[in-house]
Amino acid sequence: MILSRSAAYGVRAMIDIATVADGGVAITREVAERQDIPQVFLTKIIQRLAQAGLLEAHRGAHGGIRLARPAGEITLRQIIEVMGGPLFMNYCLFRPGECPREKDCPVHDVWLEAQEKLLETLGNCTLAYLAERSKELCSKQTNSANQSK
Amino acid sequence: MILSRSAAYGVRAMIDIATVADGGVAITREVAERQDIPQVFLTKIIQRLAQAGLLEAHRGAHGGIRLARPAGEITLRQIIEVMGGPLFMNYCLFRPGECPREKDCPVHDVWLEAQEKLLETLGNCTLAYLAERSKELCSKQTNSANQSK
DNA sequence: TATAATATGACAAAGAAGGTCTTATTACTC
DNA sequence: GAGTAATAAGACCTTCTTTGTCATATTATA
Repeated sequence: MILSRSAAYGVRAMIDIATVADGGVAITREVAERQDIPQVFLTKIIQRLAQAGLLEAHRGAHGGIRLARPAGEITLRQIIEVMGGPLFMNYCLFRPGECPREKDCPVHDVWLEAQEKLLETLGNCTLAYLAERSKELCSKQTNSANQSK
Repeated sequence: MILSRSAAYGVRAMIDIATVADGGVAITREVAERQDIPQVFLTKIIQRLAQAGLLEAHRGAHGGIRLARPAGEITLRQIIEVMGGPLFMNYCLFRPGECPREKDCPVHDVWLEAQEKLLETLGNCTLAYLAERSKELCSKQTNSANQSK
C-alpha cells in the first residue's frame, strides 16, 4: 500500500472540512464521527496538518479547525507529504549520493520518472476540486433517492 | 519509500543476470557479490522470482539461475509485483467493496488514476531495455576512463 | 562419494504503523 | 474566578512487516 492509513485519514479529514465547514470551523470529534476515524488518532493527524500550515486550530469553547488557506491552494500532494506519504520511489531518490551505483544505475532514471509522474498527478489535484466533486456525488445520490420514490 | 528493499534488490539482481549472464546461467553468490546484496537474503528473493516464473533455477554442480523468458518480455512491473511491490495506491483499490464510501468518494478516481499511471510506467520498462542501458553506461564509463589517461 | 549449487523452514532483531491514555493548555461564558 | 469546551503534547503499547540469519535438506554433476 503506497498510502499509509494516516495519509488516507488525513486526506479524508481535509475533504470533510473543506466540504462540510466550507470556509468555516469544524470540530475534530464531528469529523471523526462522519469519517469513521478513531477520534484520538485523528487529533494527532490534525496536529500534524496544523503544524504544517494546512489547518488552523483554535482552542477553547467555540474553537475548532479550519483550512489555513483557500481550498484551491491545497493539493493532495501537500497533504500526503505532510502525513509522511509516498514521496520517494526508492532509497536512492530519498538520499541522493548514498547509493554508490547512482551514476551507472540503469533504473535510476525510471524510478525518477515514475516518482515525478506520481507527484504531478497528486500535485494537480486540489482540495477545491475534491470538495466540489464531493458535493456533486452527494447531490446525485439524493437525486436518485428522490427518483426512486 | 514505495519500493521495499527486497523489490529493489530483486530488480537489481534481475538486471545483473540479464546483463552479465546474457542468456546464460548466473550464480547467486556472484550476483550477491556484484550487487552488494546479503547472499542468503538474495537466495530468498531469487526463490520468489523463480516461483513466479521469472527465473529458472538449477541445483547441483554447474547449476545456477537464468531468465525464464526473453529479457524483452520481463518488465519492472512484473518484478516489483512478484516482490510484493507497490501495486496499490490505497486500501480501497486493494480490496474493492470493503470501503463503505467507495461510491461517494471524491478521491477514489484520483487514486486509481495515479496507480494506473505508475503501473504503466513500470510496465513499459523491460529488462532488455535496462540491460542495454546498463551496457551503455558501462562503456561510457570505460571510455571516459580511457580519455582521462 | 564428494562437491557445488539451490530449497526450505524456523527464528530473531529492529522498526514502523496504528492506536490509547493521561495530562496540559487555551479560550470562552456565566 | 469557576466551569466547560475545545485542541496540544507526550508517553506508551501492541501488532505487523521487513530484513535478515542459521541450520538443514535436496538435487545434480563429476
